[in-house]
Amino acid sequence: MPDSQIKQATLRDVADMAGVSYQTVWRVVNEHPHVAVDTRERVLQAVRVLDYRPHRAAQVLTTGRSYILQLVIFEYAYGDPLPAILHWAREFGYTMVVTELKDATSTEAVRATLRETAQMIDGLLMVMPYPHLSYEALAELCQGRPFVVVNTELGAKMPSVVFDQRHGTRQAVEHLVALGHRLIAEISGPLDNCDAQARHETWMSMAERYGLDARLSVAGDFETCSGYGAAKRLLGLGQPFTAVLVGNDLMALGALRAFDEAGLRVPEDISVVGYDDVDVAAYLSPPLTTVRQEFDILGRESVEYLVSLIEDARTPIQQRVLYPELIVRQSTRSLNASPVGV
Amino acid sequence: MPDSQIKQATLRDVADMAGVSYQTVWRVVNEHPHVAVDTRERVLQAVRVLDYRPHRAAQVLTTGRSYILQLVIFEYAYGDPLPAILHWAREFGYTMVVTELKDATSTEAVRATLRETAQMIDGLLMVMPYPHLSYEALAELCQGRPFVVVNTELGAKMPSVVFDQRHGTRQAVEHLVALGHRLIAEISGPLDNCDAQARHETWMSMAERYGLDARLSVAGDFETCSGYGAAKRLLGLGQPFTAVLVGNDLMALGALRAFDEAGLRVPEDISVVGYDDVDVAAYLSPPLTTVRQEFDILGRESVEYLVSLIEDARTPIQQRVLYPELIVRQSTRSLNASPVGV
DNA sequence: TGCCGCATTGTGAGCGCTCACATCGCGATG
DNA sequence: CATCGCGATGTGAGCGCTCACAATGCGGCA
Repeated sequence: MPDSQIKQATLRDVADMAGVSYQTVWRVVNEHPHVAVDTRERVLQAVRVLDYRPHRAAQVLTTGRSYILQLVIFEYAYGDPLPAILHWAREFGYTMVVTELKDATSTEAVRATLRETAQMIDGLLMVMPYPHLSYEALAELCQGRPFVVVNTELGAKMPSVVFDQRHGTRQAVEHLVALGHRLIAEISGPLDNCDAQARHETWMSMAERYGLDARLSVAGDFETCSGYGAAKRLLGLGQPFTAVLVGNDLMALGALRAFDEAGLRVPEDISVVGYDDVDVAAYLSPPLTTVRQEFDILGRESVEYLVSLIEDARTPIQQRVLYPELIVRQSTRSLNASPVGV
Repeated sequence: MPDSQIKQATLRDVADMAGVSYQTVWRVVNEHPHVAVDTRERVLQAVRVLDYRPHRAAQVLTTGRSYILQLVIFEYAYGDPLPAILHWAREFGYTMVVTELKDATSTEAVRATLRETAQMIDGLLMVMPYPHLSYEALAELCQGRPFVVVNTELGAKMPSVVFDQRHGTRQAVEHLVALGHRLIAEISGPLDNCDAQARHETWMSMAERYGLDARLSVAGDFETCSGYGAAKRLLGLGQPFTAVLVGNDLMALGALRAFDEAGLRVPEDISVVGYDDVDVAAYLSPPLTTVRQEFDILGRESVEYLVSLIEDARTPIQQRVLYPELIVRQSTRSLNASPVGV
């Protein structure tokens, strides 16, 4: 490892080389008017030769703008929107700092994390499905820096971009009902998670509307293995059911495994609907009927909104709502087998 | 959105409040000796009241140290080591900037990306399974900043942390051979990827050792759907085989689907071995025999090594090699069915 | 009593960039 | 010909922190 950093050229180095003042160089670099054509040429030449580029830290110090955003990811919400967010941040000219936050429930832990990078960043993107912090609390934690919450409660009065979980779940239940299912079970996600909560509540209200048994519900934690365990518990209840609505695809995958072990076929014996449409969903056996969330669009909207909050003070506080879409594959089928269970 | 950032207290604000010079405050904050006990107390009191914290950008400007690392992720290598790297970076007191790089083959694109953050970061972690850049080329691109390459060729003479793909593949093939398989096919990853390449080469040399047919090999691109397609192609070859070695778990999942559609049972008709041991592997039907790579350890070693390169100039250039482990589940079984194919 | 040493505290310069303002020169105008 | 306007360029201060060095004060020792 060459242990000496290569010394970067500064504004003054360029100025010396071009035989002008550093201010003139600054004007050229920042494309300000009132620079003679030949002067500009000489300066640009020097910039090229010295491979000059402005020192970001110095710019931050003087302007207060860093063109760095921070993505704070809370447990469980991992992974999915990240690639899209990285992509779009770059697209909008921002660098992304990514922070994982295990203990999302401790306000002090959040505060400590945000403090570390506080003066370095222009805004925050919080993937925070735990609706335990009010707008005011978040604003205080973010110390007045703009922020956008990704995936929080529908109707939360804060800058946010969300999927309408109700819409997705409604489609899924109606799909099952249209196929003739009336004994529909649910494997929900962790109910302190607002997505899981919204999906669960919608399922309950749909259950009421269609006269389904709303007690046929167990909770997992969104991980594959919890879906496996939840399906086992569901089977152990001794209640008959012909379809299962699962809180996300990973748990659905675990549930498929549990049904397989129990000698139950999907979709012949049980129809299964997932949520998310993760990459592998289409290649499970059987390919999973699920609710697709377009994370790329979520990512783009989130970054775009945050950037406009940063760059234009008139940007209003709003919630941008995206609508998921039911993708019907082969894990659901019209009811023709007898119910399993007792 | 409150549009005025909350003005941060500076060293001077604290100094004024405590009635000392900014230098004294600096000494207290940076825990230097030679400060009278009562002075220190007054200063700390003021620090607390004003919620002072040093301005990172100013520190970067004066010290040249930012305590920010950059993670550069090239296509395909997505996802897996990221959580561990984020976790350990934080653990070591560093903030992580994450950059995705689509076009890894263009040196100019890499250079442009690295330029953006060049003066802001202390070192780079490159998850770069394309061994197209020499140590010298990388050092030049990184402009003398320390870097560690995660997951490159075994034996590459550069600061790096890698899994021994040969070891993993050897275990997998020997497992199949021990079960009696001699007609073993391969679905490899994309061969410009050094992991895929190493696994493929090892498979070929193992094929030679055990007298297997090394032509029974098709390539995918590590994505689920390509595993599905590759398995179809394999079946279309008309050559009998009793086991498949797959380049990663996602493709194995796709292959399982293809076999299912072709009416072939796993493991009764075909044994399948994956690679990676992703979370869902244990819950597929059947649970997948695979080679586990401990990404958490990879992440920790990478960050730890990079940090020591940054903080201790005497740290030698080395390659840290980790060994993957075969996890036997139910997708492989002793040969007792007749070969499929023609 | 004078001087040294050391603990304690303060000063000044500078990192590289930004920005308000000052200066200079030249052609146009009354 | 004095004056104005404005294009082109330069100066100075300051962002907040770091660090080398200077200054102050007090006890101890010859």
